[in-house]
Amino acid sequence: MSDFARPNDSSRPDARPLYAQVESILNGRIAAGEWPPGFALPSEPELAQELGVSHGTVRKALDALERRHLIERRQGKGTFVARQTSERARFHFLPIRDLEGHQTEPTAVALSLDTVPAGEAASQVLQLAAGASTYRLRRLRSKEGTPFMLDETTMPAAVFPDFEVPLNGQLTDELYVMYQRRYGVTVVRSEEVLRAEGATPELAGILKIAEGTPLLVMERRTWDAAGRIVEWRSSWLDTTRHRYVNVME
Amino acid sequence: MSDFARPNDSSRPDARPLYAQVESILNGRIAAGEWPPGFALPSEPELAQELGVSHGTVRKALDALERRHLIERRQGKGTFVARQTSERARFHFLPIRDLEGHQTEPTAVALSLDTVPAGEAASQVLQLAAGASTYRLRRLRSKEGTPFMLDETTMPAAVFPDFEVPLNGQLTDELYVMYQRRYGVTVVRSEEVLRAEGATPELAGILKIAEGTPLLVMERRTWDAAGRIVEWRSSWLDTTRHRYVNVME
DNA sequence: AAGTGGTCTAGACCACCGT
DNA sequence: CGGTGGTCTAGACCACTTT
Repeated sequence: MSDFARPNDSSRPDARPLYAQVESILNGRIAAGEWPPGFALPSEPELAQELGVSHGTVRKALDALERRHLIERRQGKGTFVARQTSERARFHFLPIRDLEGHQTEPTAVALSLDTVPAGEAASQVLQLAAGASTYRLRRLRSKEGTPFMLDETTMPAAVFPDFEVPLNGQLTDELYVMYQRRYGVTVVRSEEVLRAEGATPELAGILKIAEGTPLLVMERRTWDAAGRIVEWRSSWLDTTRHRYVNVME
Repeated sequence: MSDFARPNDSSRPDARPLYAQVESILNGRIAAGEWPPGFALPSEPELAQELGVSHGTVRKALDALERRHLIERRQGKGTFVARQTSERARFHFLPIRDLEGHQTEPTAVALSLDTVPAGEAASQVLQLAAGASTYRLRRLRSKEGTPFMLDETTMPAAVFPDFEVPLNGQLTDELYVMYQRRYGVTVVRSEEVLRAEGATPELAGILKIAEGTPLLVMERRTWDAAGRIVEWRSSWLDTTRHRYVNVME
């Protein structure tokens, strides 16, 4: 099958480069779950033949998918659909460090999980119909018995049907690992908006700090490999013992 | 000149791939100022011949330099050493947005510029000998007459000799644009550590807010293309009308 | 028309992994 | 040893810009 729109094909003059089309095709197979996490892709020569393009073009597409962390390549073994690792979920998508700059290994406890109809804000952020069903999960992270961060995550029920999580016990898996393992949803992007705000009485009680203590408030939207917004999250961080780290390059 | 360490050269078995060596060579010429901002690089065939490698290898090295924003390529015209644009300085390296998410176009005023010997903290962060001379610049950014962010930047005098800036007038150029235009220092990376903190009396006075108002405090280190740390900066942001935005992917 | 960067191909060889 | 990904080359052709 080599029915690509060649860039030099006069009948479709605006076609994207071949390698970009190949990237989209492979991205689609991964996002659709056709190739699940851990799956071994066909070898590069096989892909080249199947798609009717050269080895070099396949490699250029795979290079891009690798940069986006959708695949992993192991020399001598093959190319695999990337699994959402706890490492990446916790360190890349949760840029919170302790005062020494080390990645913190907190305990996370689920406080509550509710099914709620999407309000105006949630339906707009998550691009849902008003009143669509969502889950709302509240988690509290602690370090050495001291709570330091609360978050409240809202997820469309349509994306995560029958979502469940043990309450009031320590959570073993990161949320993004669950998304992928249980629902085949691979997180590829988060956009976070930060501000400083004093602790409300409720937050002060949960985080065991004085009312009005300055907190770092984060509001996050998260996209999956298919380009859908799959969660909306607010977090409140007590920055007396922790920091938020951002690298720009 | 093709005296590279080939990966398959038995005398230097641990050599890096050719394209990585080419990238380092070109990066070095840019970082050393041999090829200044705006300079037109030799064409790809010329580079390939000069370095004794193939077109494809040169292109792979240039691809990497382009991703790092060190060069810009214009089809039909050539490849140029990237100028630090006000755009990039203000939007990429200053991820502050207004409440609508738009990049804000603030006015910046220099409050003070002092020459100070590096204290313990500064000399450690900037990797300087204790007591080495540094400049300390304080700037205040405002939007529609209302101040919202103060920053205090410390720079090694050895990197920026005779640094000058007009005081108490509006600054026309971003700092990173000055670094490059006046000193050939190209900023490629910043690492920022964030926390929330209440406004001190001094900050409250400068930002015209109530004492104790929660502020977003940023501490930044910045690297240039040669791998040197070229500044240390602390910033205090009033988040009532502005936000800090971070994209993870 | 000539020169630039951008795409695509075909093929050789290397490095690594398993049998 | 054969199969995998990784590197490197040589060359053709396209798209864009300037002369």
